Amino acid sequence: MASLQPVRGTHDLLFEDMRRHHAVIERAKGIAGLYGFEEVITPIFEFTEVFTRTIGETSDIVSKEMYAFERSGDQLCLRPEGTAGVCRAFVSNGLQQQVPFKAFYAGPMFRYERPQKGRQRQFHQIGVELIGADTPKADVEVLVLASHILDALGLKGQVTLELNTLGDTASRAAYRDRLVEFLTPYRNDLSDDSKVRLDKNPLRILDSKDEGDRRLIAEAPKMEESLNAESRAFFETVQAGLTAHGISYVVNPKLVRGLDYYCHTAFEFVTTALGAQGTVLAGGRYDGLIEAMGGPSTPGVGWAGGIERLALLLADVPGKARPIAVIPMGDAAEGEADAITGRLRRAGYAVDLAYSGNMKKRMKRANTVNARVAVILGEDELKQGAAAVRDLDSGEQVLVPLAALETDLARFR
RNA sequence: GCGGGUGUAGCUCAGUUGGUUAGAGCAUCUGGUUGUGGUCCAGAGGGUCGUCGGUUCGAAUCCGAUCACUCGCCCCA
Repeated sequence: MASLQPVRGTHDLLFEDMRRHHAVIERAKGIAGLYGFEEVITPIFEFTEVFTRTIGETSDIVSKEMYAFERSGDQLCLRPEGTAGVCRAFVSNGLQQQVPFKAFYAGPMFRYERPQKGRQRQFHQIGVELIGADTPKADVEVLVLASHILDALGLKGQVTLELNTLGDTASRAAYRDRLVEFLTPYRNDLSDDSKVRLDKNPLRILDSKDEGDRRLIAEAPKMEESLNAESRAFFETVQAGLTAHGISYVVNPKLVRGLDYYCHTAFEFVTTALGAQGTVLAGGRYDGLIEAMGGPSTPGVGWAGGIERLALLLADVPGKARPIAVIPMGDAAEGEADAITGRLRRAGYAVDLAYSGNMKKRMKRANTVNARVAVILGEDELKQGAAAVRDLDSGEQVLVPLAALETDLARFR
Protein backbone atom coordinates (compact mmCIF):
# COMPACT_ATOMS: atom_id res chain seq x y z
CA MET A 1 0.00 0.00 0.00
CA ALA A 2 2.69 2.43 1.01
CA SER A 3 4.54 1.79 -2.22
CA LEU A 4 1.41 2.64 -4.18
CA GLN A 5 1.32 6.11 -2.70
CA PRO A 6 2.28 8.96 -5.01
CA VAL A 7 5.71 10.42 -4.35
CA ARG A 8 5.58 12.97 -1.57
CA GLY A 9 4.55 16.37 -2.83
CA THR A 10 3.06 15.06 -6.06
CA HIS A 11 -0.61 14.77 -6.84
CA ASP A 12 -2.92 13.21 -9.38
CA LEU A 13 -5.19 15.61 -11.17
CA LEU A 14 -8.63 14.02 -11.55
CA PHE A 15 -12.17 15.11 -12.24
CA GLU A 16 -12.97 18.51 -10.75
CA ASP A 17 -9.31 19.22 -9.95
CA MET A 18 -8.45 18.59 -13.58
CA ARG A 19 -11.28 20.79 -14.81
CA ARG A 20 -10.14 23.62 -12.57
CA HIS A 21 -6.56 23.19 -13.71
CA HIS A 22 -7.53 23.11 -17.34
CA ALA A 23 -9.78 26.16 -16.99
CA VAL A 24 -6.88 28.20 -15.59
CA ILE A 25 -4.62 27.26 -18.49
CA GLU A 26 -7.18 27.71 -21.25
CA ARG A 27 -8.45 31.07 -20.08
CA ALA A 28 -4.94 32.37 -19.53
CA LYS A 29 -3.76 31.12 -22.91
CA GLY A 30 -6.74 32.64 -24.69
CA ILE A 31 -6.25 36.06 -23.13
CA ALA A 32 -2.47 35.97 -23.63
CA GLY A 33 -3.19 35.39 -27.31
CA LEU A 34 -5.10 38.67 -27.42
CA TYR A 35 -1.88 40.40 -26.37
CA GLY A 36 0.18 38.59 -29.00
CA PHE A 37 1.69 35.93 -26.75
CA GLU A 38 1.92 32.56 -28.49
CA GLU A 39 2.25 29.31 -26.59
CA VAL A 40 5.61 27.58 -26.43
CA ILE A 41 6.62 24.35 -24.74
CA THR A 42 10.21 23.92 -23.65
CA PRO A 43 11.64 20.72 -22.16
CA ILE A 44 10.97 19.99 -18.51
CA PHE A 45 14.66 19.20 -18.03
CA GLU A 46 17.67 21.20 -19.10
CA PHE A 47 21.37 21.32 -18.46
CA THR A 48 21.73 22.28 -14.83
CA GLU A 49 23.86 25.21 -15.87
CA VAL A 50 20.87 26.92 -17.48
CA PHE A 51 19.51 27.44 -13.99
CA THR A 52 22.66 27.82 -11.89
CA ARG A 53 23.95 30.64 -14.09
CA THR A 54 20.71 32.56 -14.09
CA ILE A 55 18.89 31.94 -10.83
CA GLY A 56 22.08 32.28 -8.80
CA GLU A 57 24.22 29.68 -7.11
CA THR A 58 23.35 30.90 -3.65
CA SER A 59 19.58 30.94 -4.03
CA ASP A 60 17.63 28.30 -2.15
CA ILE A 61 16.25 27.02 -5.41
CA VAL A 62 19.64 26.11 -6.76
CA SER A 63 21.35 25.20 -3.50
CA LYS A 64 18.75 22.84 -2.09
CA GLU A 65 15.59 22.54 -4.13
CA MET A 66 16.65 21.23 -7.52
CA TYR A 67 16.04 17.72 -8.75
CA ALA A 68 19.44 17.24 -10.34
CA PHE A 69 20.83 14.11 -11.96
CA GLU A 70 23.60 12.97 -14.23
CA ARG A 71 23.23 11.00 -17.44
CA SER A 72 26.14 10.01 -19.68
CA GLY A 73 28.25 12.71 -18.11
CA ASP A 74 25.68 15.46 -18.64
CA GLN A 75 24.58 17.41 -15.59
CA LEU A 76 20.82 17.75 -15.92
CA CYS A 77 17.94 18.83 -13.75
CA LEU A 78 14.18 19.06 -13.71
CA ARG A 79 13.29 22.70 -14.25
CA PRO A 80 12.47 24.58 -11.04
CA GLU A 81 10.95 27.53 -12.93
CA GLY A 82 10.08 28.53 -16.46
CA THR A 83 11.90 31.72 -17.33
CA ALA A 84 15.39 30.33 -17.75
CA GLY A 85 14.21 27.64 -20.17
CA VAL A 86 12.30 30.08 -22.35
CA CYS A 87 15.31 32.41 -22.45
CA ARG A 88 17.53 29.49 -23.39
CA ALA A 89 15.09 28.64 -26.20
CA PHE A 90 15.16 32.26 -27.34
CA VAL A 91 18.93 32.03 -27.78
CA SER A 92 19.02 28.44 -29.11
CA ASN A 93 16.56 29.27 -31.86
CA GLY A 94 18.26 32.48 -32.91
CA LEU A 95 15.27 34.67 -32.18
CA GLN A 96 17.28 37.82 -31.58
CA GLN A 97 16.16 38.92 -35.03
CA GLN A 98 12.50 38.62 -34.10
CA VAL A 99 12.15 40.77 -31.03
CA PRO A 100 9.99 41.45 -29.23
CA PHE A 101 9.46 37.76 -28.62
CA LYS A 102 6.25 37.04 -26.72
CA ALA A 103 5.82 33.58 -25.24
CA PHE A 104 3.11 31.98 -23.13
CA TYR A 105 3.77 28.67 -21.40
CA ALA A 106 2.09 26.24 -19.03
CA GLY A 107 3.58 23.14 -17.50
CA PRO A 108 5.13 21.36 -14.53
CA MET A 109 7.96 22.68 -12.38
CA PHE A 110 9.89 20.78 -9.71
CA ARG A 111 11.27 21.91 -6.39
CA TYR A 112 12.36 19.73 -3.49
CA GLU A 113 10.51 21.54 -0.71
CA ARG A 114 8.38 20.61 2.27
CA PRO A 115 4.85 20.34 0.87
CA GLN A 116 2.08 22.54 2.20
CA LYS A 117 -1.28 23.72 1.02
CA GLY A 118 -0.65 25.38 -2.32
CA ARG A 119 2.93 24.13 -2.37
CA GLN A 120 4.04 20.89 -3.96
CA ARG A 121 7.19 19.29 -5.24
CA GLN A 122 5.74 18.93 -8.68
CA PHE A 123 3.56 21.92 -9.32
CA HIS A 124 2.42 23.75 -12.41
CA GLN A 125 2.80 27.26 -13.64
CA ILE A 126 1.43 29.44 -16.36
CA GLY A 127 3.71 32.24 -17.41
CA VAL A 128 4.61 34.78 -20.03
CA GLU A 129 7.94 36.17 -21.14
CA LEU A 130 8.37 39.31 -23.21
CA ILE A 131 11.92 39.32 -24.49
CA GLY A 132 13.76 42.09 -26.28
CA ALA A 133 11.89 45.16 -25.10
CA ASP A 134 13.58 47.52 -22.67
CA THR A 135 10.73 50.01 -22.43
CA PRO A 136 8.55 50.29 -19.32
CA LYS A 137 5.61 49.91 -21.71
CA ALA A 138 6.50 46.24 -21.86
CA ASP A 139 6.31 45.97 -18.06
CA VAL A 140 2.90 47.63 -18.18
CA GLU A 141 1.65 45.32 -20.93
CA VAL A 142 2.68 42.24 -19.03
CA LEU A 143 1.05 43.54 -15.84
CA VAL A 144 -2.16 44.46 -17.62
CA LEU A 145 -2.25 40.97 -19.10
CA ALA A 146 -1.82 39.41 -15.67
CA SER A 147 -4.58 41.53 -14.25
CA HIS A 148 -6.84 40.66 -17.19
CA ILE A 149 -6.29 36.94 -16.64
CA LEU A 150 -6.92 37.15 -12.90
CA ASP A 151 -10.16 38.99 -13.60
CA ALA A 152 -11.20 36.27 -16.04
CA LEU A 153 -10.57 33.67 -13.34
CA GLY A 154 -12.97 35.53 -11.08
CA LEU A 155 -10.30 36.75 -8.67
CA LYS A 156 -11.09 40.43 -8.90
CA GLY A 157 -11.11 41.78 -5.37
CA GLN A 158 -9.45 38.66 -3.99
CA VAL A 159 -5.93 39.60 -4.97
CA THR A 160 -3.84 42.70 -4.44
CA LEU A 161 -1.07 43.83 -6.74
CA GLU A 162 2.06 44.76 -4.85
CA LEU A 163 4.68 46.63 -6.79
CA ASN A 164 8.26 47.70 -6.23
CA THR A 165 11.36 48.64 -8.13
CA LEU A 166 14.82 47.28 -7.59
CA GLY A 167 16.30 49.88 -9.90
CA ASP A 168 18.76 49.15 -12.68
CA THR A 169 21.82 47.03 -12.05
CA ALA A 170 23.85 49.98 -10.81
CA SER A 171 21.14 51.20 -8.45
CA ARG A 172 20.52 47.75 -7.11
CA ALA A 173 24.20 47.12 -6.45
CA ALA A 174 24.58 50.52 -4.79
CA TYR A 175 21.64 49.86 -2.51
CA ARG A 176 22.85 46.42 -1.65
CA ASP A 177 26.17 47.86 -0.54
CA ARG A 178 24.52 50.55 1.56
CA LEU A 179 22.25 48.00 3.21
CA VAL A 180 25.08 45.63 4.05
CA GLU A 181 27.12 48.52 5.38
CA PHE A 182 24.24 49.57 7.62
CA LEU A 183 23.41 46.09 8.89
CA THR A 184 26.84 44.62 9.41
CA PRO A 185 27.46 46.37 12.78
CA TYR A 186 24.15 44.89 13.97
CA ARG A 187 24.90 41.39 12.71
CA ASN A 188 24.48 39.85 16.14
CA ASP A 189 21.09 41.50 16.61
CA LEU A 190 19.73 39.89 13.48
CA SER A 191 17.72 36.67 13.53
CA ASP A 192 19.64 33.53 12.62
CA ASP A 193 17.91 33.42 9.25
CA SER A 194 18.87 36.98 8.51
CA LYS A 195 22.51 36.45 9.49
CA VAL A 196 22.65 33.99 6.62
CA ARG A 197 20.76 36.36 4.35
CA LEU A 198 23.25 39.12 5.10
CA ASP A 199 25.88 37.07 3.29
CA LYS A 200 23.76 35.39 0.66
CA ASN A 201 20.95 37.74 -0.28
CA PRO A 202 20.83 40.83 1.92
CA LEU A 203 17.80 42.35 0.20
CA ARG A 204 15.70 39.50 1.54
CA ILE A 205 16.19 40.82 5.06
CA LEU A 206 13.76 43.59 4.13
CA ASP A 207 11.10 40.89 3.88
CA SER A 208 11.83 39.23 7.23
CA LYS A 209 8.95 38.37 9.54
CA ASP A 210 11.15 38.53 12.64
CA GLU A 211 10.22 41.38 15.00
CA GLY A 212 13.81 42.36 15.78
CA ASP A 213 14.73 42.37 12.12
CA ARG A 214 11.76 44.59 11.37
CA ARG A 215 12.82 47.18 13.95
CA LEU A 216 16.29 47.31 12.42
CA ILE A 217 14.91 47.52 8.91
CA ALA A 218 12.77 50.49 9.86
CA GLU A 219 16.00 52.40 10.52
CA ALA A 220 17.81 51.10 7.45
CA PRO A 221 18.40 53.13 4.29
CA LYS A 222 15.57 52.93 1.77
CA MET A 223 15.86 51.50 -1.72
CA GLU A 224 14.25 54.63 -3.10
CA GLU A 225 17.16 56.77 -1.96
CA SER A 226 19.57 54.69 -4.01
CA LEU A 227 17.68 54.94 -7.27
CA ASN A 228 19.33 56.92 -10.02
CA ALA A 229 17.28 59.26 -12.16
CA GLU A 230 16.75 56.72 -14.94
CA SER A 231 15.50 54.04 -12.58
CA ARG A 232 13.19 56.53 -10.93
CA ALA A 233 11.73 57.61 -14.27
CA PHE A 234 11.28 54.01 -15.33
CA PHE A 235 9.28 53.19 -12.22
CA GLU A 236 7.16 56.29 -12.58
CA THR A 237 6.28 55.36 -16.14
CA VAL A 238 5.20 51.89 -15.05
CA GLN A 239 2.97 53.33 -12.35
CA ALA A 240 1.45 55.86 -14.73
CA GLY A 241 0.72 53.06 -17.19
CA LEU A 242 -1.10 51.01 -14.58
CA THR A 243 -3.14 53.99 -13.53
CA ALA A 244 -4.05 54.68 -17.15
CA HIS A 245 -5.39 51.12 -17.38
CA GLY A 246 -7.35 51.52 -14.18
CA ILE A 247 -5.32 48.89 -12.35
CA SER A 248 -4.92 49.52 -8.66
CA TYR A 249 -1.76 48.57 -6.83
CA VAL A 250 0.17 49.30 -3.69
CA VAL A 251 3.85 50.11 -3.66
CA ASN A 252 5.60 47.80 -1.25
CA PRO A 253 9.19 48.98 -0.73
CA LYS A 254 10.02 45.70 1.02
CA LEU A 255 8.99 43.55 -1.89
CA VAL A 256 12.06 41.68 -3.07
CA ARG A 257 12.01 38.82 -5.51
CA GLY A 258 14.07 35.82 -4.52
CA LEU A 259 15.82 35.30 -7.81
CA ASP A 260 19.01 37.18 -8.61
CA TYR A 261 18.25 38.25 -12.14
CA TYR A 262 15.52 40.76 -11.43
CA CYS A 263 15.94 44.50 -11.87
CA HIS A 264 13.58 47.46 -12.11
CA THR A 265 9.99 46.25 -11.80
CA ALA A 266 9.16 43.54 -9.28
CA PHE A 267 5.60 42.59 -8.49
CA GLU A 268 3.38 40.03 -6.79
CA PHE A 269 -0.33 39.45 -6.88
CA VAL A 270 -1.14 38.26 -3.36
CA THR A 271 -4.14 36.86 -1.52
CA THR A 272 -4.89 36.15 2.11
CA ALA A 273 -7.00 33.11 1.23
CA LEU A 274 -4.19 30.56 0.96
CA GLY A 275 -2.49 30.70 4.35
CA ALA A 276 1.26 31.12 4.13
CA GLN A 277 1.28 30.74 0.34
CA GLY A 278 -0.17 34.14 -0.48
CA THR A 279 1.59 34.75 -3.76
CA VAL A 280 -0.52 33.68 -6.67
CA LEU A 281 1.34 35.26 -9.57
CA ALA A 282 4.64 37.11 -9.54
CA GLY A 283 7.36 38.36 -11.78
CA GLY A 284 9.43 41.28 -12.89
CA ARG A 285 12.08 42.53 -15.22
CA TYR A 286 15.25 40.51 -15.84
CA ASP A 287 17.48 42.50 -18.16
CA GLY A 288 20.67 40.71 -17.12
CA LEU A 289 19.46 37.14 -17.38
CA ILE A 290 20.14 36.22 -20.98
CA GLU A 291 23.61 37.72 -20.87
CA ALA A 292 24.29 35.83 -17.64
CA MET A 293 23.54 32.53 -19.34
CA GLY A 294 25.94 33.34 -22.14
CA GLY A 295 23.63 34.89 -24.71
CA PRO A 296 23.58 38.37 -26.18
CA SER A 297 22.62 41.14 -23.78
CA THR A 298 18.84 41.20 -24.10
CA PRO A 299 16.23 42.73 -21.82
CA GLY A 300 13.15 40.83 -20.73
CA VAL A 301 10.14 40.99 -18.47
CA GLY A 302 7.61 38.36 -17.45
CA TRP A 303 5.75 36.56 -14.74
CA ALA A 304 4.67 33.12 -13.59
CA GLY A 305 1.49 32.09 -11.82
CA GLY A 306 0.92 28.95 -9.76
CA ILE A 307 -1.83 26.94 -11.42
CA GLU A 308 -2.69 24.98 -8.27
CA ARG A 309 -2.99 28.18 -6.27
CA LEU A 310 -5.09 29.84 -8.95
CA ALA A 311 -7.25 26.73 -9.28
CA LEU A 312 -7.94 26.74 -5.54
CA LEU A 313 -9.29 30.28 -5.87
CA LEU A 314 -11.12 29.80 -9.16
CA ALA A 315 -14.58 31.28 -8.82
CA ASP A 316 -16.60 29.28 -11.32
CA VAL A 317 -15.76 25.61 -11.67
CA PRO A 318 -16.60 24.28 -15.11
CA GLY A 319 -18.99 21.32 -14.98
CA LYS A 320 -18.66 18.15 -16.94
CA ALA A 321 -20.68 18.04 -20.15
CA ARG A 322 -24.06 16.34 -19.68
CA PRO A 323 -24.26 13.52 -22.20
CA ILE A 324 -27.12 12.00 -24.14
CA ALA A 325 -27.78 8.46 -22.92
CA VAL A 326 -28.59 6.06 -25.74
CA ILE A 327 -30.57 3.10 -24.43
CA PRO A 328 -31.17 0.10 -26.69
CA MET A 329 -33.66 -2.56 -25.61
CA GLY A 330 -33.00 -6.03 -26.84
CA ASP A 331 -30.39 -7.42 -29.20
CA ALA A 332 -32.16 -6.11 -32.28
CA ALA A 333 -31.74 -2.53 -31.10
CA GLU A 334 -28.01 -2.82 -30.27
CA GLY A 335 -26.89 -2.25 -33.84
CA GLU A 336 -29.15 0.75 -34.24
CA ALA A 337 -27.85 2.15 -30.95
CA ASP A 338 -24.25 1.87 -32.13
CA ALA A 339 -25.06 3.64 -35.37
CA ILE A 340 -26.99 6.45 -33.69
CA THR A 341 -24.29 6.89 -31.05
CA GLY A 342 -21.64 7.26 -33.72
CA ARG A 343 -23.71 9.71 -35.73
CA LEU A 344 -24.49 11.89 -32.73
CA ARG A 345 -20.88 11.98 -31.55
CA ARG A 346 -19.72 13.08 -34.98
CA ALA A 347 -22.39 15.76 -34.86
CA GLY A 348 -20.73 17.03 -31.70
CA TYR A 349 -22.95 15.55 -28.99
CA ALA A 350 -21.53 13.88 -25.89
CA VAL A 351 -23.11 10.43 -25.83
CA ASP A 352 -23.05 7.70 -23.20
CA LEU A 353 -23.79 4.18 -24.36
CA ALA A 354 -23.58 1.51 -21.67
CA TYR A 355 -21.86 -1.73 -22.62
CA SER A 356 -24.55 -3.94 -21.11
CA GLY A 357 -27.54 -4.03 -18.84
CA ASN A 358 -31.30 -4.10 -19.01
CA MET A 359 -33.33 -0.96 -19.37
CA LYS A 360 -33.60 -0.24 -15.69
CA LYS A 361 -29.87 -0.49 -15.23
CA ARG A 362 -29.22 1.70 -18.19
CA MET A 363 -31.68 4.31 -16.97
CA LYS A 364 -29.96 4.31 -13.60
CA ARG A 365 -26.65 4.72 -15.31
CA ALA A 366 -28.06 7.60 -17.36
CA ASN A 367 -28.82 9.19 -14.04
CA THR A 368 -25.41 8.62 -12.47
CA VAL A 369 -23.61 10.07 -15.51
CA ASN A 370 -25.92 13.07 -15.19
CA ALA A 371 -27.34 12.62 -18.67
CA ARG A 372 -29.56 15.42 -19.87
CA VAL A 373 -31.73 13.25 -22.09
CA ALA A 374 -32.27 9.57 -22.87
CA VAL A 375 -32.79 8.23 -26.39
CA ILE A 376 -34.70 4.99 -25.93
CA LEU A 377 -34.70 2.44 -28.73
CA GLY A 378 -37.38 -0.16 -28.11
CA GLU A 379 -39.15 -2.60 -30.37
CA ASP A 380 -42.26 -0.47 -30.64
CA GLU A 381 -40.31 2.68 -31.47
CA LEU A 382 -38.05 1.03 -34.05
CA LYS A 383 -41.06 -0.47 -35.82
CA GLN A 384 -42.13 3.12 -36.48
CA GLY A 385 -38.61 4.18 -37.41
CA ALA A 386 -38.47 6.35 -34.31
CA ALA A 387 -36.96 6.67 -30.85
CA ALA A 388 -38.40 7.79 -27.54
CA VAL A 389 -36.62 10.95 -26.42
CA ARG A 390 -36.94 11.46 -22.69
CA ASP A 391 -36.05 14.70 -20.96
CA LEU A 392 -34.45 13.39 -17.76
CA ASP A 393 -34.96 16.63 -15.87
CA SER A 394 -38.68 17.03 -16.56
CA GLY A 395 -39.58 13.41 -17.28
CA GLU A 396 -41.33 14.51 -20.46
CA GLN A 397 -41.05 11.92 -23.23
CA VAL A 398 -41.83 12.25 -26.93
CA LEU A 399 -41.55 10.06 -30.03
CA VAL A 400 -39.04 11.38 -32.59
CA PRO A 401 -38.39 9.89 -36.08
CA LEU A 402 -34.81 8.61 -36.31
CA ALA A 403 -34.13 10.87 -39.27
CA ALA A 404 -35.01 13.93 -37.17
CA LEU A 405 -33.07 12.88 -34.09
CA GLU A 406 -30.03 15.11 -34.56
CA THR A 407 -32.06 18.25 -35.10
CA ASP A 408 -34.52 17.46 -32.31
CA LEU A 409 -31.74 16.91 -29.78
CA ALA A 410 -30.41 20.38 -30.51
CA ARG A 411 -32.93 21.72 -28.03
CA PHE A 412 -30.88 20.11 -25.23
CA ARG A 413 -27.60 21.69 -26.25
C1' G B 1 15.88 21.35 6.90
C1' C B 2 13.06 23.01 11.86
C1' G B 3 8.48 23.17 15.18
C1' G B 4 2.89 22.04 16.17
C1' G B 5 -1.60 19.03 14.83
C1' U B 6 -4.00 14.68 12.60
C1' G B 7 -4.13 9.32 10.67
C1' U B 8 -10.66 4.15 11.88
C1' A B 9 -14.78 1.57 5.11
C1' G B 10 -14.32 4.84 -1.55
C1' C B 11 -15.91 9.87 1.23
C1' U B 12 -17.33 12.50 6.03
C1' C B 13 -16.87 10.84 10.86
C1' A B 14 -18.44 8.03 15.86
C1' G B 15 -15.94 4.47 18.97
C1' U B 16 -17.04 5.22 26.91
C1' U B 17 -11.81 4.46 32.37
C1' G B 18 -7.84 -0.65 27.49
C1' G B 19 -12.54 -5.74 27.54
C1' U B 20 -16.35 -10.57 22.75
C1' U B 21 -17.43 -11.02 15.77
C1' A B 22 -15.07 -2.25 15.17
C1' G B 23 -20.05 1.25 13.96
C1' A B 24 -23.14 5.33 11.35
C1' G B 25 -24.36 8.51 7.21
C1' C B 26 -23.24 9.11 2.12
C1' A B 27 -21.50 6.22 -2.04
C1' U B 28 -21.42 1.13 -4.45
C1' C B 29 -23.98 -3.57 -5.58
C1' U B 30 -28.60 -6.83 -5.42
C1' G B 31 -33.83 -7.21 -4.99
C1' G B 32 -38.95 -4.98 -4.56
C1' U B 33 -40.17 -3.20 -10.54
C1' U B 34 -38.53 -8.72 -17.44
C1' G B 35 -40.33 -1.10 -21.31
C1' U B 36 -38.49 3.85 -17.66
C1' G B 37 -33.93 6.93 -13.85
C1' G B 38 -34.18 10.41 -9.49
C1' U B 39 -37.81 9.24 -4.27
C1' C B 40 -39.03 5.05 -1.09
C1' C B 41 -38.40 0.03 1.19
C1' A B 42 -35.46 -4.54 2.12
C1' G B 43 -30.76 -6.69 1.90
C1' A B 44 -25.41 -7.28 0.66
C1' G B 45 -20.31 -6.31 -0.09
C1' G B 46 -16.43 -3.29 1.67
C1' G B 47 -11.57 -2.48 7.46
C1' U B 48 -4.09 -5.92 8.40
C1' C B 49 -8.07 0.74 12.87
C1' G B 50 -1.29 4.42 8.33
C1' U B 51 3.11 1.02 9.33
C1' C B 52 6.57 -1.43 12.64
C1' G B 53 7.76 -2.42 17.52
C1' G B 54 6.72 -2.14 22.95
C1' U B 55 3.51 -2.38 27.63
C1' U B 56 -0.64 -5.77 28.98
C1' C B 57 -4.19 -11.75 30.31
C1' G B 58 -6.24 -8.41 26.49
C1' A B 59 -4.61 -2.43 22.33
C1' A B 60 -8.44 1.34 17.42
C1' U B 61 -7.64 3.09 22.66
C1' C B 62 -1.38 3.59 26.43
C1' C B 63 4.18 4.28 24.95
C1' G B 64 8.19 4.65 21.10
C1' A B 65 9.76 4.90 16.21
C1' U B 66 8.51 5.54 11.22
C1' C B 67 5.56 7.08 6.99
C1' A B 68 1.77 10.22 5.05
C1' C B 69 -1.29 14.42 5.34
C1' U B 70 -1.85 19.20 7.51
C1' C B 71 -0.55 24.23 9.91
C1' G B 72 3.56 27.50 10.69
C1' C B 73 9.08 28.78 9.85
C1' C B 74 12.65 28.92 5.80
C1' C B 75 11.79 29.75 0.76
C1' C B 76 8.56 30.47 -3.08
C1' A B 77 4.05 30.05 -7.65
